[in-house]
Order: sequence, then C-alpha cells, then structure tokens
Amino acid sequence: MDERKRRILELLVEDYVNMGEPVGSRTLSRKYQLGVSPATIRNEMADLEEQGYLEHPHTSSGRVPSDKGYRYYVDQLLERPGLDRSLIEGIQASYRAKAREIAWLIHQTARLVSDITAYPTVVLAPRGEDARLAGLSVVILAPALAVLVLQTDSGYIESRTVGVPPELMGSDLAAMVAEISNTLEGVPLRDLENAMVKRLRGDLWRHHGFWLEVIQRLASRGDDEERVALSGTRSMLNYPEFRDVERLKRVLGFLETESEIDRLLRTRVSGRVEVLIGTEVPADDIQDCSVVTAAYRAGDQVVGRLLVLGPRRMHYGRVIAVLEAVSEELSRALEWA
Amino acid sequence: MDERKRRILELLVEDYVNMGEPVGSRTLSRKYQLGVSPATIRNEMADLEEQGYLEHPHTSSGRVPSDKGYRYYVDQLLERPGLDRSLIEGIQASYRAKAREIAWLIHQTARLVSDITAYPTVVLAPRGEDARLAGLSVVILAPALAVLVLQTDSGYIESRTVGVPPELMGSDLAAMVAEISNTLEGVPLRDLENAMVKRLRGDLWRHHGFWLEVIQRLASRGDDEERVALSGTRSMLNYPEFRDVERLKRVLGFLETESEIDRLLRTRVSGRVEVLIGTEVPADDIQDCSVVTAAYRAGDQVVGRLLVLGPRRMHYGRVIAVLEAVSEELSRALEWA
DNA sequence: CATTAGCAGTCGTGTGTCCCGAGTGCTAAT
DNA sequence: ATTAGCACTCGGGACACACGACTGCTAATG
Repeated sequence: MDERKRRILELLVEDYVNMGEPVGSRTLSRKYQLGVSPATIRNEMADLEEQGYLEHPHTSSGRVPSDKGYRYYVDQLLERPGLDRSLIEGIQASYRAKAREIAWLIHQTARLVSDITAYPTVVLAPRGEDARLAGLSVVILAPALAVLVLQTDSGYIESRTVGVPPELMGSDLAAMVAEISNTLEGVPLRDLENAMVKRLRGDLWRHHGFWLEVIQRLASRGDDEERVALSGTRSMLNYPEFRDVERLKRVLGFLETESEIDRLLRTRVSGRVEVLIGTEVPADDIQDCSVVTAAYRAGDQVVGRLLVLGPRRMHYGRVIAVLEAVSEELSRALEWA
Repeated sequence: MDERKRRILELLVEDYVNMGEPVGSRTLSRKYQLGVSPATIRNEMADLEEQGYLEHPHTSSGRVPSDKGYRYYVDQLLERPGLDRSLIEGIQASYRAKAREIAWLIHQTARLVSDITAYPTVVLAPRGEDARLAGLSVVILAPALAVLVLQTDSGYIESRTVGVPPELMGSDLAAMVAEISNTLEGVPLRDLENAMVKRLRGDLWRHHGFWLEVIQRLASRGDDEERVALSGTRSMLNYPEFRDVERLKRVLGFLETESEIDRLLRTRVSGRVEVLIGTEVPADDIQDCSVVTAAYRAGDQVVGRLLVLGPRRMHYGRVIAVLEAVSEELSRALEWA
C-alpha cells in the first residue's frame, strides 16, 4: 500500500463521510487536486477494491469504503482533530454546576455528547456493586416528611424524599439514622439488606420494615430509568441512512433496551476509546452502524462506559476526540475529593 | 342529524381510528351489521360529507372524518371507556414510591402516560413563581461537600449537592443555613435574589456570592431540562401518519422546544381535559395532529399541564380517560400533606 | 513503464404509460 | 325510503424507456 493509495483511501473516506454518496474518480481528482487524471485514480481504486478496502454498490457508481477500509482509516490514517479551546471549556463548565448525583451526571453526559457530535448517545451509570456505605444522613422537613441522603465510599450520593410513617413521628429520627449509619458503615451496598436484618436492634428493629424499604430504594439506585441515559435520537433523522422507518425502529429499540446496551458495553474492558465498525458490532439489530465507546473511571477503576452510535459513515475523528475529552471530565467529576 | 347518521359517523370514526384507512360503504355495512345495504350508507355518507363531517381523499376512496367530524364525535358520541381496575392501581402505585422531587415527578408522569397511551407525551413542570420559601436545610457529608435541601410552602422539594468553598470550611454551616432559612422564610422564590442582597448580614454577607449562587440554582429549578419532560417519541414510528421523515422531524422539533409547548399550554386555562383537533391546534409545525391536554393542581390551584400528541386519528376516549386519572394522581402527589 | 485519453458498456433512477380494483354517484326498480 | 345495477373516477403498482454517472479496457503518449 503505497503513499498515493493511502492518500486516495483517506480522501475517499472523508468525502464519503461528508457527502454520503459514493465517490467517483472524477470527483476525487477534481475536488482535491491530486495532480493525476481520473483514469489513474480509477486504476488505484480498482486495486484498493481488490484488496478489500473499497466496495462497489453497483457497476456504474462510485466507490464506498468497506469495513476494512474504515478500519484502516481509523487505525492508520486518522489524525485526531484537536478540539476547540472553547468546546473543551464548555465541556468542563458543564460538569462544574453540580456533581455527585448519578442520575444527573449520566443524563448531562448523554446530552452533552449527543449535542456536540450530533449522534445518539447512551451513557451507562457507574457500576455500584462494589461501593460501600460511607454515611447516611437525614433532613427533617416536616413531622411526616424527610429527605434521606446516602453516600458511598466512592463518592456517589443519592437522596430520596420519604414520608415518615405515623408510628415514627414522635421519635428522634436523626438519632436513628445516625445509629443506622454507624452500624452499617463499610457494608457493600449489595449486602445492605442482609446486614440490616442481622444487625438492627431495638427500636430500629421494630421498624425495620420501613428502614429496609427506604434504604433499599436508596442503594439500588432504584428504577432502571436511572441506570442508563439516552439522548440525541432525533439527530438520526438527519442521516439518510436512517430514512427507513423500520430500520429506525430497530436501532431505537436497541438503544432503549438496557440489556442489549449492557451486553455490548460490559464486554468491552479496555479503558480506552474503542471503535466498532459495521459487522464488527456484535448485534443484529444495528447492522450497518458503527459504535464508538469510551470508559470512564472513578478513581483508578473503570466503572462505566458510554457509547455513540452512528451510520458506518461517521465522523470518527471528531467523535473519538470528544469521547476522550468527555470521559476524562466525567471521571474527574467522579473523583472522590 | 338523525340517529342513523350519528351511528354511521361513530362507526366510521372508530373504524378509521383503528384501521387507519379510509372507510368505504361496503366495509361499514359488512363489518358492523347495520342492517342496511351499502347503497343506503353511501347516501347517508354523502349527506354527512355535505354537512362537513366527512371528507373524501379522492373520488375513488372511502371516507375519512373531517375535523368537524372528530369534534362532533368527541363532544357528542364519545363515551369514556372505564379504565381497568389494574391499570388504575398501576397508576397509583407509580406515584407511591417517592414523591416530592419535581424532576422525578414530571419524568415519571411523562413516561407513564406515553407507556399507557402509546402516544408521545410532554409534561410541563409546575409553575413555581408563586411558591414561597418554607425552609432550607443542609446535610454535611464531608468537609468540602454538602447537600442543600430547599422546601417551598406548596410542598416542592429540591436538593443539590454543593461543594463548600475553602474559606467556609471551618465555619458552622448548619447554623448559617438555619439563619438564612429563618431570614428568608416566606419570601417568594422569584424574589429570593433581591431579598438576599437586602437582608443578609455579617458572616452571611461576607460569603453572599456563594450563597446567592447556590440558592439561585436551587430556586430556579436550574436548567431548562428539568422544566419539561418528554417521553414516548418512539411510538410515533408506529403510526403511518409519521412515516414521512420530514414530518417526524418537524413534530419532534416542536415537542422538544420548550417555548412552543409553553405557548400552547399556558394559553389553555381550564382545569379540565381539553381536546384540540387538527386545525384547532394553534401551531404550524404540527398540522394534521391532535392534542389532548390536562391540567394538574397543587392544592386547589392549577399549576401545570400535560399534553398527549397523536395523529388526528387518535384514540380520544382512552387518552382522555387516562389523562383524567393521571392528572388526578399527580395532583394528589403534589398535595401538601 | 507509469500515465492518460477515449470509448464502449453497465446499471440505478426518474419519467411516462397502462391497467387493475376499490369505491363512488346516479338511475331505475322495488 | 331502500336497494340493485352500472358507468365512471382515480390512486397505485407494473413495465418500459431514456438519461447520465461511472467504470473498465485499450491504445496512445512521454
């Protein structure tokens, strides 16, 4: 693969990514002043096709990159575009506002990435299984109303408003919560239920039904709706690849199915940004799509991932750069200061 | 308009709502055993068309209800279907979990309604302008980290995690918050900023920049993203009316634009469920759609609305029934106990 | 030997034509 | 008032055709 072939492949991929239509030899030579005639380019393209980097939708059309072509482009030719100074600052600023509430963080991240890249984005909430209880606090708002705040050793915070049952209304709620907090400190969240059954005593035990329910809801990060955030699906309508409504339905269905996303993301283990192109994506519902994923960390441990989905013809360079920046900021936001 | 005409109009609307295709005289007579021949029905339909209740997409097709036809159906013929016992219980259960956090409430409601009705749903957050500060509390999680909880007289609660600036780290945060809370109790949220500038004294004044920012963020219910919840857009793909991608884009754009939704909903003042059919909807982007809206209350005052959008051919009866039930439950959840 | 011009060949797409069938409106019979 | 019968209308699918974009090949060129 000589220099000129590489150059042609690069230009072809980029033109196709931008234009969305098969690229012909004439276009290529005229548009990018390659200094050679279309015929020469045709010869080169024939070679590239034979080697599997290009495809021919049909005889009388221009060429399109194959998965292998994209792969070569991403691995060998792509240079990461530097992001705008102002864009980076925007990303940083958007994490400054409030930080530790998981639901907010993942929604914010999904929205941010889908806004910047114009591709749909899914963010998986951080794994919380290994987290341990670091503290439990209560704010009493009214005789029958309180806010409980749970804090983990990895720095997550969850709060819930709870109604106080009548039989507890006279008692010293703050003291009870403090006692629970002391008793259970250091217990992994997933063992909380067991630990409570075993360790609660006295007054606490008498009301353990109430406490159990409240704390379970706090610890499990409740409803699935808070375990995954999806944003930017509307942008799909801008890509001719998704003009077909049936296809749109399949892809959207996939993105909204937590188990599928989970399966796809949990098997990626590396801490770096990864790119899956076309058939490399192990999911039947999203044929002819590409996926870029990144990990984020809490401390030095990878705790979650996010994913950007687009047509195979996607702006890999920009997406990769954005994901690197965002996952970096998200990790920083999760750092336990 | 005699009984038989009414019956024909009713059946035609319902068949068209279910099938989505213009209804012919033959279909009508065969499918619903009207006891008269297609020819008779044709005559009746011709009359109904002349009176403006029906339309003819083209000469050789069946009839379709006009806006006036739907309107007559909704006002005169529609009988509200009773909802399943189990469905009602499901609705009630979904509000039992946690209650007073606005963002959660409106998202939950949007999701609930769009799941039940299979139409996209928008919920506007309650107006908060008239609410007054009822209390402010703090939970200190770490030297530099605290959760602030704001409570209004109408029962809303908002909480935010905040980083405590270094210069405040030694001081008695709880006392400061209690003092602010006392000082500002009863102040309408929209005047908080002014009131703080005027009333803060001593230590509090010295750090008023910090307090101002924190409390403003609490009171303004922050980002727009929390002022409106949208759910169920994917269900649009199931209606042939939205097969056209351009149209889909327009309608989605409308639903995602808070100002448009606001304009549409704020002008509806009644506390009951209202139906807008086709051209009755005052918005150019959503031609050929219908909208059902309902109000919800906090106490005895209407504080917000929600909206279900569908093709003109929508299941008015069911949507109305669901909105009545849901807005009732939502109002109950907002009641200040 | 690499490059290029020229030309025949291929095939998707847009356009025009035709036919079918569903459904109507009208008229005359009941 | 209702119904049967029939001519008529019109949208949509099937088919054919021409256009044009692009290729692949061959032969000429430096």
